[in-house]
Amino acid sequence: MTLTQLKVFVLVARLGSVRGAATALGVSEPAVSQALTALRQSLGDQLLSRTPTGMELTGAGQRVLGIASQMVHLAGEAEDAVRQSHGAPELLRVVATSTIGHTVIPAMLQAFTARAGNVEVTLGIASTDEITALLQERLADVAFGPMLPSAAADGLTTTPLLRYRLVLAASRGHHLASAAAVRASQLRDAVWLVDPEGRDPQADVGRLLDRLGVDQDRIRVFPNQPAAWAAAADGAGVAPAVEHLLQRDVAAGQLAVLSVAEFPIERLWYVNSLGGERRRALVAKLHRFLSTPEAMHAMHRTDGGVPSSRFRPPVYVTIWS
Amino acid sequence: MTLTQLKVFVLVARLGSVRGAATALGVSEPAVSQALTALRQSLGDQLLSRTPTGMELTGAGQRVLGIASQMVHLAGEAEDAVRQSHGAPELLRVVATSTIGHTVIPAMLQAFTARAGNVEVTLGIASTDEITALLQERLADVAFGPMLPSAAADGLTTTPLLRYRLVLAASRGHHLASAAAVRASQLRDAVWLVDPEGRDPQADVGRLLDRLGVDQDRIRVFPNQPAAWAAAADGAGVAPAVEHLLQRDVAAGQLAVLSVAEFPIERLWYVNSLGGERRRALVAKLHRFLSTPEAMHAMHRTDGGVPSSRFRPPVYVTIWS
DNA sequence: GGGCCAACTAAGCGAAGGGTTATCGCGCTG
DNA sequence: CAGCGCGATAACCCTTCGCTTAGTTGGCCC
Repeated sequence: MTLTQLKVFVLVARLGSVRGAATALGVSEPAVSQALTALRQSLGDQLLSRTPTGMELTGAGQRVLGIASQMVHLAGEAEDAVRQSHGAPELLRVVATSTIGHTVIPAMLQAFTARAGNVEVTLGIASTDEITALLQERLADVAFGPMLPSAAADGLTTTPLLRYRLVLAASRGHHLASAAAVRASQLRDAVWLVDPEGRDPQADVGRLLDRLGVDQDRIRVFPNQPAAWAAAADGAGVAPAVEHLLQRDVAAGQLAVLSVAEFPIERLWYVNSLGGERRRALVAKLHRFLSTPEAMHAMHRTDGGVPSSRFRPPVYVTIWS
Repeated sequence: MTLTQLKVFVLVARLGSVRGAATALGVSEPAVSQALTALRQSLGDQLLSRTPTGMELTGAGQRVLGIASQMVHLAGEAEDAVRQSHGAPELLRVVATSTIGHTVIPAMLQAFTARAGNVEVTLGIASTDEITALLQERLADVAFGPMLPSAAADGLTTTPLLRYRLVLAASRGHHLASAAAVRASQLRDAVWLVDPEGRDPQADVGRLLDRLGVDQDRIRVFPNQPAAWAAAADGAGVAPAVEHLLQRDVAAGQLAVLSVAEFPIERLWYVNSLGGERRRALVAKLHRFLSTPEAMHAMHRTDGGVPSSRFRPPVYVTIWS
């Protein structure tokens, strides 16, 4: 599998014709045809098959096309990256788990870049085990999330960032809302409305669900916490929530905080990065910034909006072996 | 630039040592060193520089590392894809614009897969101009979003899907909430709280902002509409909203719908796909499903949760030339 | 300065990659 | 059936990749 082979494949798929691709590339038609057969051999699939009306993608071909197309694109990006890096701002690559990454982190990073000047920040969303790997492989500089289990063993430095309290919310009409003390068995049988962290067995919410023994069928996952709360307000179930982010909805009477024995659960969010020698100067700068009142203020704002000109949606990161 | 070169680069960066990478790969050390120099030449940057403590990434190196790492990963994915495609479910690749893609589409697709059986669906979020390209390049099978300007010219088939009404919401205490008729100039000076579609000049909300002449500084972008509404409930500004999705918040008294001359704006969401011959059977099946009461019902649910076992966060898609 | 360790460079070699022209196979169409 | 269009294949060539061994450079430490 070669990048040029992939490039050819993408072009043929797009144009639906080998000949067309050949003329587009300015080469002879067998050149294209051979590149294609080479790719076919190395992947072990036909990818494209002849039909009277043109070339048609096989099932595998459809899947590979998306991947190949990304790879071709990334090859271009790599060159751009180098070109733009000369005299470009320093790069800070941040990852975070879902809850914190959608709420307090964007605003904080916004404040940081505004103050640090000439810095470019990227933010990715990942699960906790992915985060460890990303840090170790130097694909990320700083990570925000729960305590990483093997941080010390992996050569990572962990410092507490922010205390938060995890509560359970439900609509005021929900049958558990009026209970003076909700029992564990009632929790196990409830429908749980969670953000992606609920599926992360290392994250606080995921661990909680594990501990309670909640069945997978009773868990419904939403793209973000506010969406889960909205469903909870409809009476669809119970939603774990970060207390200070939930305040408004409670005040408005849409949601009630359940009284459960172990709640509110007090937890901390942490900052993780490579330790000692291997830490970059910019990371140290961010660490210093995090202890300023300005950073604290940004993180306690309950909205997550950032000015239009800087906005890029967070990227979901998937990790590889 | 070669895939093996990239693989070597990633490994060296991760291990911080050429020798280490060489032994890890089971080759001689010059082999690694040369792969690195070749990559350096083709990209025109040092990427990694020697330091007493190991190899250190240059600025460009940092940027390229992330890209290279993805490419290496994708190469593996391509092979997996082929392996798993034999006897695998059919693949339906869906893209949508932000608003609809986070709300009505996931639930609808959920219902579709449940009924169609043996089908795998992927959902991506993209802007309108990206969507056209994705369809044409066969990287997506169906797209949901606003009317595509040049659909017919591009050989795409467009059919109306769902009527919706765009309203403007703000907190009840907002100074525009009590106005009997909000004037255009007042709208221009308001702070706008939007989801990513607000930055898409082809989408309904983006076009609206253009038309009103709202300054970029007055636009704040949130990852999704509910987050923007939450900020609006705080009195941070006005938020465009899809009426039927907003109902609950209005009923709860958190938000008020502003009375503005041109509002509510009636619009349609459309389904787009390649037309005629080039349309896949599975796409036709989806089209038929869309006209069933079941699909309509799924799209009118106001929550966006999907069962845990199936959940994958939507992927943000970026298009390339 | 003399080791020493690590990365880099040089020279050489087999195997792909990527290109060409010429030829074959196969499904349409007149 | 002949002709045509288009993709696959064959035979051949040159370049590059990726690997080896052998030698060079450069910083660190005793």
